Amino acid sequence: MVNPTTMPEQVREPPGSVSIKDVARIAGVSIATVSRFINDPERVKEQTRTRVQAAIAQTGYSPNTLAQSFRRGKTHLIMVVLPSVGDPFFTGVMSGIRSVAGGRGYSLLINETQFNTMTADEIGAMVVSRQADGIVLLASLSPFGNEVLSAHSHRTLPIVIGCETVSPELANFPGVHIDNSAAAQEATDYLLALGHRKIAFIYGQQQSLLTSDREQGYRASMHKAGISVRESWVVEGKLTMEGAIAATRILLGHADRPTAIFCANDEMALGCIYAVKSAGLRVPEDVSVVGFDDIRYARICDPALTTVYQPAEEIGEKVMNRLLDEIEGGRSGSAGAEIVAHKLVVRKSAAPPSV
Amino acid sequence: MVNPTTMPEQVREPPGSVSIKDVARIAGVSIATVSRFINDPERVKEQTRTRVQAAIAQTGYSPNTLAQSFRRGKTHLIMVVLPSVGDPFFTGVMSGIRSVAGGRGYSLLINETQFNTMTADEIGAMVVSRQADGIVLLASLSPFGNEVLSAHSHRTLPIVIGCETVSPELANFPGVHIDNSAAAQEATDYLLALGHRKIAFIYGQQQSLLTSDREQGYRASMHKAGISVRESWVVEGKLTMEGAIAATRILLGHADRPTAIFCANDEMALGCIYAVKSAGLRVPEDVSVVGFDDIRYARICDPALTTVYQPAEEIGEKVMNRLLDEIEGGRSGSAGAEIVAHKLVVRKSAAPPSV
DNA sequence: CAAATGAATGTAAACGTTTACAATTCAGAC
DNA sequence: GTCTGAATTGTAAACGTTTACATTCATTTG
Repeated sequence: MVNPTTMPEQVREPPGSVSIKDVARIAGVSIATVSRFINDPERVKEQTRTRVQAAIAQTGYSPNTLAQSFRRGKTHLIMVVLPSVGDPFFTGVMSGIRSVAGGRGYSLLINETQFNTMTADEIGAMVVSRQADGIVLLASLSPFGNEVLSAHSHRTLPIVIGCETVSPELANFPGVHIDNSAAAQEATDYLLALGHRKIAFIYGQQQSLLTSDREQGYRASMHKAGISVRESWVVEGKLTMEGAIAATRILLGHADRPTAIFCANDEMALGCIYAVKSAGLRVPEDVSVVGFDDIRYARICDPALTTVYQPAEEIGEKVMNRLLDEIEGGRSGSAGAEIVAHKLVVRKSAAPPSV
Repeated sequence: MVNPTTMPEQVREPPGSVSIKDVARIAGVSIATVSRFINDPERVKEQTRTRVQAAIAQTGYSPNTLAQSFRRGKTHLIMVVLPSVGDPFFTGVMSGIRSVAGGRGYSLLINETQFNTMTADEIGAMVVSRQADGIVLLASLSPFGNEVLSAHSHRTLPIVIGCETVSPELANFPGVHIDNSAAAQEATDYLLALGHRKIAFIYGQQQSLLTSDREQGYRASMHKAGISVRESWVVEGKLTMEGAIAATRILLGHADRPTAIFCANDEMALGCIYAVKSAGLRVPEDVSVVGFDDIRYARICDPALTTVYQPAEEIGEKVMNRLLDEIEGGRSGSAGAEIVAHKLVVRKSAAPPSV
């Protein structure tokens, strides 16, 4: 429904090519007034407001975000670093992160590390190029990265670590995670209580602090039970399904094969179950499998996976709140890691050994 | 190993607080020279080069990315819009996207729509706030969004659509995807060839063009076979596992239940298989299930899922190459959708009906 | 009515780069 | 030594905002 008035043609410039100056000229005010209108409309007189409003509508003006961020030194963007888009575990964490970020006026950028642990340089680059106001780190740090973090990053660009544990010397770095070691211990205790003695462990990556914490919990539990861990039962699964399938085949190849396999995450547990079944064995009758994370597929896999639940959404929320508090509340960032509660979720993939 | 020289203390400023001016002053050159050193070192004399280099090292200077982007009007950032981080389907697509983006000097920003179809306003905001040089759209558009896209977006901010099909009137919008309709038809044909007649379909969302294409393929196949589709056999699964579980329960509740269920994606197929099993029925003996996408879990689920393979990585690569060609090659963006090859992957979740 | 107040607006500098243009230096040719 | 041209460097404007400060204007107060 075009209205055939005698008004001058409203040739809307392509967005981006019209600046605050054009609006000011058309509205017959100074650019300062337009700026004020945009940032706090109450501060301009009713009458002017409508003129500016009209000019904006006519030109299709929208402020250049780049210029704004540059001038203000603030982007209202938070960078979230995670190993891989496509990892179901992060669905929940991201949901928590996103909800508080949105609520507090921030947008999210997501950056994948593709399973590479982050290097010092990579973190340095982010720290220094102020493309974001803060960083949420959900990915592993290389041991070297830690130095950088402690040395200079935290002073300049707010960072909070989620899920991942951190090397001891960084113990009071801001972070939110479960007690991975205790949780792994609990899971192992559960297998022991079922009567297992030959319990294997598939860890993630050599350098990953996260899964080494879990490994440590496994070892502690075994030790407490007076069982010495055979080193051939501790295998790398690379945090991937394929890695875990290969690892499981190795484990099942042993003359004296384990009766239970504890995987450092669910992704690997899924692969592990598959490998056990393809070897013609049954889960849990022949081999029990326990995972870690409680991703959404854990519930529907067959048999349903016994695993450790992490309050992913809660972690996301807490991480983001801490980060934004630090960003907005000046230098007063709270230190130290906050531990949230985990929970062993008993389903069907683990049972007493049949022997 | 600190070297106790008599050199002046190297008090490195916190990064971000030191600008090109400081470097210039210390090196005894003009800021233009420093700028040139950064962007094209060959253009400054050997001797000056070392002085500037030293000054940069001493101050720990790193250019302010915000200022650079602002000045150059280019961010070297590509925004990727996808429905949800944590969706395994995007692992492959992102991998393709990332590899070509990285190779051509661009970084990625990822933005989730959380299953909301994108509205006109949201796209408009991205188009206008030049925080990225281009957009890869892997998420659904609302029908309304389409208008905006065609009307003004494409002219100003390069956009390429991946995976998703697009409404007919936008047929020549740049995009890369498989022929969803043909693929769905093929999958349905396969079920028909197995002898199924009562084939149900679980679609994604009402508005989603992607799954309505697949639905159309399903209907076409049924029609061709002379079977009229019972409307009660076409159910919404919301693209989620939970949605599909609920949908499947409805389907199985019918007096005359289907012997096969075709799901518009694997995520739903996984939920569907779970629901069939929990109802005490067997897959594929009692109910065949076919999915779509061939996510990595399709291979390891039990029974292994028969599904349609999409060349995810290839799609990612092609999308990104087209986008960057458009960004860099001026206005010469190629038009129209490029169709890539799909493939029906026959595994174990579909078999002839037992009746 | 003058002065004082406060609201509304305008002026201009600043943010950290890049880059067109001008200026300088340098090497070689005469 | 002068001239030429190329190589190198410097000067200063520009990008689109925000914001401290100055100015104007209308209103109230004495």
